Parts: sequence; structure tokens; C-alpha cells
Amino acid sequence: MTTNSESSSNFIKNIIKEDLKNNKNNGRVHTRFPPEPNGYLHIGHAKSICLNFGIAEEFGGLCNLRFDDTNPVKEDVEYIESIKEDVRWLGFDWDKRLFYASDYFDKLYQYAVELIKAEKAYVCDLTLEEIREYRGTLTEPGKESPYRERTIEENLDLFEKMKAGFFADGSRVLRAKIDMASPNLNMRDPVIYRIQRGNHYRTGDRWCIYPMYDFAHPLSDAVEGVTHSICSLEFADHRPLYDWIIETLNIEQPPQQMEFARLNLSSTVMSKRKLRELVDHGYVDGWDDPRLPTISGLRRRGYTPDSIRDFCERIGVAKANSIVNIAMLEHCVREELNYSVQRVMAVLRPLKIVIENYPENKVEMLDAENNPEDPGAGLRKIPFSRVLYVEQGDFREDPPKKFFRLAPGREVRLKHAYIIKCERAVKDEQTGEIKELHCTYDPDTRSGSGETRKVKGTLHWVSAAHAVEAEVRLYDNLFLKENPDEDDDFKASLNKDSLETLTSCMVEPELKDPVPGTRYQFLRHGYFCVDTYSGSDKPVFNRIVSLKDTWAKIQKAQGK
RNA sequence: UGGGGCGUAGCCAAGUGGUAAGGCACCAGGUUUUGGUCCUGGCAUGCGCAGGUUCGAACCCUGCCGCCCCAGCCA
Repeated sequence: MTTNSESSSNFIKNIIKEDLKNNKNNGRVHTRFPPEPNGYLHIGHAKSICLNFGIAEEFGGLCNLRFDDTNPVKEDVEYIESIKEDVRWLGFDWDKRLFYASDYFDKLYQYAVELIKAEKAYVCDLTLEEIREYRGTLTEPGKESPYRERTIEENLDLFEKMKAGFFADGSRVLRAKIDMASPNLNMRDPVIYRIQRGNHYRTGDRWCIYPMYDFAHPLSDAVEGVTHSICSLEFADHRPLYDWIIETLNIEQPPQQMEFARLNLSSTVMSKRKLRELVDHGYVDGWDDPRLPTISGLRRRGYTPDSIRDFCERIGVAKANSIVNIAMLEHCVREELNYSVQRVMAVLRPLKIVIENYPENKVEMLDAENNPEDPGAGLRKIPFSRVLYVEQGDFREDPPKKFFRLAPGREVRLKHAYIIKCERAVKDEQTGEIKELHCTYDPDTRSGSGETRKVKGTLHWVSAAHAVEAEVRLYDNLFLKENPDEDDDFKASLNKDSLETLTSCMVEPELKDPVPGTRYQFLRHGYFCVDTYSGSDKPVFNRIVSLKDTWAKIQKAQGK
């Protein structure tokens, strides 16, 4: 497998090792992956999933899947199944530990009551705008709410009534009583419960008050026995509040929040908001568009779970914001697919060639190795005949330096077949367009015959009479800019050519009725995956990633 | 201009006082019936900058500079 058996170190693992050494939490390691069911998972989530489940695996602990569903207006069942499917597809198992923050609403309510009784929370009647004003600014302290000193009894009564639906949405909130002068805005009497009518996708209309993240999260962790609560950097400012909740409520075995930098990938966007915009406005064809960094997009594109996990392992975990180059991800799939996937010949832009000295009706079945990296993959038979297709780009009438392919008078080998020589190009008299090539073959050079004559280039090809017509979709970066977020409108650098659809490709008969999801290497092109929606009439292949292309580099260096 | 976090090669990232791991990318060469793979070698006299402590500093101290996050009844 691609994944290194020995994973690299990072600051989170180091802390956990230290905790284990000190027998903190009685040697338990328990993490959780806590998505909000309000969107599809992307590769940034994969990093978190690999981290959380990976740590549990490595240290003999457990990892829960918990839906952080405390906001009824944003969440939907639609996302639950897709998230579960994605986590499973990545290869992780939460066993019986599938949880929902919404399952804790009763407990959470009790904890809130407890806070009130300890005079650590109060019902506040300030409006949203007033709360904002009272909060102060980054440089000035806030003011205490006039409702801050209500009695326990009054607070209990009001909170009860909030729950019972006596008050309008937004008219009152429950706030933690902490410190309006704190330099950390999160500690300036944060709202921990708000009134919000609306149908929660799981609890329906049972509740009209909902806990805020800052209140629900530490307590959900506590309820589940989580020891290490790993989240992204922007929550670092919330840690004092997280700890305050845990301490104030006297939670034993307090979970510990730790923050890491989330993943950014070059030439794409990662925020749910932006991905949603691309989907909703038709810039892409849905959440599983193969150009998207969503898990479902990558899956449809043909990426493997192993390659994504390998990627997450290689990029490491740290606290520095960074943008990982997408070349890293591409490397990971190539590495896996190179030794695991069958080779096949596919001509994407066909150019007809006629082998003049090859008998009219003869067909030879030639041996072709399925995977040179894996002799156990065996051989298959491919038909060779007088009329073939080769790649248009493999012929140049006036070849540049270092061009090792077909040109008038030049010889090349046809992979698994014969050495052929280009005798002449037939052009359209009107347009000058090259219609076909006339070649001759050397009967003594059949592959495997022991012939050792060397030629500079080897081309893939397909027998015209036996070829299967196919559609091939070539994907390129969705954005032209390494960091689309730099622009005022991230869409400014959208790549208009991120999808190129080729509808007249000719592939070998092996690919007649391919099973969706099957991956192949198209010789000299790259790795391709049969599209999820590929029909039987004409197979559709998605390019996962191209092969590395030295010739392209040479051309670039030559200035084309 | 308050608070929190971060600066190690083009991109990631180890390293936590003993003289800069690893990967990607890139460059050069070898092998090759995929211009793929594979193999070999190269790629930071340097760790944001400037001082200081020390026999010795990316690691400790001081002062600067730069970037990110925070004023949702979102998560």
C-alpha cells in the first residue's frame, strides 16, 4: 500500500504521547469528527477525518462520528447520508458511535439550568443590536447588560418560559456570566441559548430554543467521554470559553481542545459557502462534479480512498496557515494507480493510418501486458489490422527537435505490435488538413519476436475496425489562480477550460462495456475512471490525472 | 491601535541547545516497446529581521517586521 506504515509526527500526536505517558484520562484516547450537516464534505474535512480517526487507531482509542446539529435553519437530513457515506468510503468506522448533538438537547438544557443556579448564566432581554453594542470593540471593553443581575429564580422562570415558547424568536437569550471587559470577545457574556422556531430535521418542533456551538460542543465532548477535541485554528479564541464551560460545570476528566490549521489546496476553493455558490449557480454540475474538491467529486473523478489518506498523511498537521500544492494530491493517486491499475490503449484525437503493406482482411491478435508493474496482472489480446488510429499529436509534418514520433519518413514502434514507417500524409486539398497517414510496417519487428531493433518512439494505437467509440472528459484546475480567495470575487479566476469533453475517442475493444468506477491507465495519457453515469451506448471516462509529461516540458522550454 | 495564532527551500513539513529529516516540485544522468514507472545524484553555510546569552542557538532572552483569526442570537 501507499500509506507508510510508520506515520510522521506532529504536535498533536506529541501532546497525546505526553498525556499517555502521564496517564492522563487513565490512558484513554477518544476523539471525534463533528461535522455540521449543512453541506458536503471536502478534502479539508478528509484531513480532519484522517487526523481524528487516525489518532484513535494509532493510540488504541476510539473516534466518534458526531453531527453538530444545533442550528435547525441550516441543517438537513440530505447531508447526513452523504457525510456518513464519505467517511465510510475514506475507510473509517465509527462502529456504534454515531451521535448527534441534538440527542443531548435535554442534557444540555439541564446543564444550562445548573449554570443559572450557580449564578453563572442569565436571561438577557437586550436586542441583537444592543448586545452587539454592549459587547464593545476589539480595543474597548464591553458594558454589562442591565439584565445581568437577575435573581436565580427569575432566570430559572424566564429560561423555562423561553423553552416553553412564551417569547418571540430573538427576543431573549441565555448568556453565560463571565467578563464584559475580557480582551477576548468570546468571554464577554457569550450567548449560549437562543430562541429559534423552525423545524429541526431531527427534533422537529420539540424545541424552540437551541444551544450555541460554544455551549453544546464542550458538553457534547464531555458526554461522549472525548479526551482530545481537535478543531481548526479559528476556534483557538474559543478555548477559554470551552474550558470555562467545562470547569464551571465541574466536568470530571475534562476534554482538551487543540487546534490545527485546516487544509487549503492550490487552484481550488474549500469553503462551504463558495462550493455551494459554484454548485447553485451552475459553474459546476453538482456537488459531485469531478472538478470539485468535495469527497464525492474526488470519488467520481476516480481518486481512491487510499490516495487521499496518503495525501493527508504527507501534508502533515501544524498550526501554520498554508496552501498545499495540488501536485501533491496528484502525485498520491499516480503512485497508487501506477502499480494497481490496468493499462489500456485509447486514442483521444484519432488520426487514421493505413498500413499499405499489411493484408487487407488480416487481423492478428497480439499479446499486451496488463500492467508492467505487476506481472501477475497477466496479458490480454488486442487486434491489429490494416487500418488503425493513432493520436493526431503523434504526427508532425515538420517535426521539431527531439520529436520522437511520426513524421514523413520516420519510424516508430506501435506498442505491442510492429515498427512502422510513415510514407506520406494525405491532406484535404481544400483545407490542407491531414486526413490520414500511409505507412508501411516491418513484419520482422513484431513485439515479443526477439527483434531488437530500436526506434526512438513508441505510440499507442487502436484497430479502426475493432475500436469502441467513447467519450472522454479531460479535467483541468477549476481555478487559474493558485489562491482564488485573493480576488474580491473568487470566481474571477475560474478556469473556463476546466472541462474539455472529447466525444469521438477510439478505445480498444476491452473497454466496450466498462463498469462505472473502474480505473484504467490510458497508455501515454493518464489515469481514467469510468464515470458514475456512464451508459452502455457509449462509455464515458473521466481523467483522474494525467501521466507526467516530459515532452510537454520540452515543448514549453522550446517555446512551443 | 485589544486578544489569540503563525513565520524553516518554489510548496508542505520534522526539529524543542550539539551544528538543518522527509515528501512534492524542479534540475542532471541511467534503465525503459508508456517522453510513464524505476534507479542515481543535485537542490537552505541557512531557519522572518536585528541584537543578546552560550564553548555552541532554528531552538533560550530582548526588540522589531510580516501574515492569519476574533466584535453571529453560525459552526
